[in-house]
Amino acid sequence: MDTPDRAATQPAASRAEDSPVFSFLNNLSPIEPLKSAYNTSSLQVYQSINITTISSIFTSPHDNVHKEPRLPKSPLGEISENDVCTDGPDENYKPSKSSNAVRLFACASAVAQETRAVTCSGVAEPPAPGPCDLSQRPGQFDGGSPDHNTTPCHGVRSDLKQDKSRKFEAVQTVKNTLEKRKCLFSTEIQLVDAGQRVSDGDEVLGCEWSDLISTTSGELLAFDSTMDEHHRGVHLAAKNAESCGYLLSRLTGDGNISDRAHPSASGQQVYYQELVMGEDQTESAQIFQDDQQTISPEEIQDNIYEANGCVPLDYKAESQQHRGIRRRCLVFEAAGFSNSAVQKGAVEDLSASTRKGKTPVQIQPRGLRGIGLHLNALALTPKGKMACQDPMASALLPSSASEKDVHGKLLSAGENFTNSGGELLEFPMDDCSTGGFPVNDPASSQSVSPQKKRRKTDNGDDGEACKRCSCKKSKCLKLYCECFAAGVYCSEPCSCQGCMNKPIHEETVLSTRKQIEFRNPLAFAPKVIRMSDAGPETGEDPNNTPASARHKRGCNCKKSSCLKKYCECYQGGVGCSSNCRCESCKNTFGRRDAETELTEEMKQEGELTENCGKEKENDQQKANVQIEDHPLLELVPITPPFDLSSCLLKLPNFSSAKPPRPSKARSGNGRPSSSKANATVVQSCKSSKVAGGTDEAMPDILKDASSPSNCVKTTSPNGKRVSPPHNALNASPNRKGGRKLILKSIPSFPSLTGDANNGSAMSSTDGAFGTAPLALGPS
DNA sequence: GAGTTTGAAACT
DNA sequence: CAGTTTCAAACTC
Repeated sequence: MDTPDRAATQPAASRAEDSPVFSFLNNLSPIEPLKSAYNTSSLQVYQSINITTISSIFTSPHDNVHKEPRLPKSPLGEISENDVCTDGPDENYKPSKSSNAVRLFACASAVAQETRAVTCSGVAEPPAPGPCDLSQRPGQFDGGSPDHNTTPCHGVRSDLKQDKSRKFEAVQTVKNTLEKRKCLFSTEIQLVDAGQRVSDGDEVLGCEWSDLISTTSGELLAFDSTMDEHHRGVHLAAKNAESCGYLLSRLTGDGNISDRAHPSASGQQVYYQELVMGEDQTESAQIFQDDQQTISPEEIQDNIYEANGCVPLDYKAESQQHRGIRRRCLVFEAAGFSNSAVQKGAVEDLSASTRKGKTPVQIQPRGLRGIGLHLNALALTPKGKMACQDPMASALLPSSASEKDVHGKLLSAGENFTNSGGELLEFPMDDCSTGGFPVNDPASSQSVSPQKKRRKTDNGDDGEACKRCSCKKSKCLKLYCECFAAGVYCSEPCSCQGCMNKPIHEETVLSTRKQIEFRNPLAFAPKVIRMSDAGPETGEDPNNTPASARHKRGCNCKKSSCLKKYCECYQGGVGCSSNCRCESCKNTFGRRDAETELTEEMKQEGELTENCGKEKENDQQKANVQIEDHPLLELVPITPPFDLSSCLLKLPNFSSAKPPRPSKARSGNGRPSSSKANATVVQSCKSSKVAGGTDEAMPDILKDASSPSNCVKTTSPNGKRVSPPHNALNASPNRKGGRKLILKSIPSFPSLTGDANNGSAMSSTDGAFGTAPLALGPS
């Protein structure tokens, strides 16, 4: 470069200060310092440039790239993503990214000029061509991690710097984590932002990347020297978190910048937090240390990979150091959370409560990872999954939320959800993880942390509770993916390939989520409406609606008769609703109301009456049997279909007095009289549409059901069926038993707060947790 | 464990 | 908006 020469020349020039040449040199002089620094080492240069450390940022993009390909999911046996994903596009990303990173680095170093410094420093200056080979080669970047990289970069750019100062505060990380979660799932964030920024991105990217890289490496080193380990660890963790989180936050648009600083942390860290929270905060520190050692290889690797990926080739020699740092970061992240946990608590009462609840359980690093967040309960799966979810759901209901509830809140993913209840929607943690968690049973939970690890596995063993996705082509970024649909990151139990649903790819996940939500606001709403939702009596419905949304959507079963898990309604342990478009519905949990059916029934009644009685009995028996079989039911009294519950709520008498008959009767076979009565009742209760008068009495939920749109702005998917509420009947299958169960659950509904205790109690109890299925309510 | 069925999600 | 395709879970063997 010219600078060296200049350096040499300058002295001479200085001597001849007067000479015009000297003046010229002077002008140039400013560059020299940089140059010198640059020469010493690229790292130093970066430091000198000193963009605030934004290691996280740097990491995130890289992470994405490397991570997928390289990252082994879990030491436990998860296959490394690379292995799995080999076919995935991810692989391609790696090289490109790395190259990109390298490029960036190179550019940064090479350029190391004013412009760069300026751009990096925070202003999003259009990168000069120089820095930006990148800009010139947008393709590469994109190729690496198409969406992620670009968006993140944007976010990173200016904000990161600002955040740096803040990073120092570990506490903030905690807040960030919370926000992150919100961010992660928040639908509010709009892709548009990302898109817009993206446009800027290419150029920016180049700069940012360089910045990131430089900062990362520099900071990491710097931290080591300057900060004590603990602090350092936190700091680093924060950075990491920030990288992703920040971007995410940006996307989401929530969170203050300060908060945003740590967003990434929230995403990834969330898991940690939960774990941590589970334990005492005080303990957390120790735990973290332990964690460092114990931390699951996956996480470590992930982090490492990120670091590696980020690190320029030149730096690779130092990579080891970075790795070490990274590890710490990971550990510390967790620790940071733990520390921050307190603050979090401040931030969210819920979080605090949850912690306590969790405290009993020891968290181990692995457990953390495994714990994925199920933002949405995997509600659907009746089996273990349901149970897991449910717990969360239960928690959601009561404001009083037990500790569990708190967790749930913490977990709450989407803002939408939060909105829904007024309270955050809680998303069950991973089926396994969460289920296992603190909530499960304190006693068991208390079991050593190792158990936690087991939990996942155990759950899986237990049943499919922990079972996760096995996506191959969707990269776990579509609703096809249970994990993604549930708002949870894929974890060990998953057997997915090319998974992008990981904290590392937080950005991508969020952006994808946004897109999907944009298309269908209710896409991530719980499939099944929870009791709590039913609770609407309180009138909260409007907010909750989202949850019910899916259910509202209803199934479209044709061959399964709504008697198999193919049917979402059945899977959720809920009766079909008017929104359902199913054919030959035999949902034992309740039939879709369908005015049409009613009409049909009306017609058929005469004929069927006789048969109906028999059939009904059969159906009931059948339903009962099925119900018994149904995992959810078994575990816990199922929450009646929201409709039903609502009806019950409104019409306690009805429930108590007459057990609703099995829905079947209604469906076609219907028993005439009873079916009619039920139908009428249902209508009254459920569909305001049918009976306007009923509206008053009708629980909000019902209303919601009728108008899903209320809660969610989204278009009403429901639209399809107008048919009145049939569900009320639905509950019937169990009828008596069902009602009883419902009644139990119901209590909780009525008073979100007061009942919460009930719910919490349930949740708190192991069984409760397991039973969580109640959660059905998840919806 | 592999293959088929099923229905939701995504796409056109 | 409807029809078709794609996808992964559920199911069967």
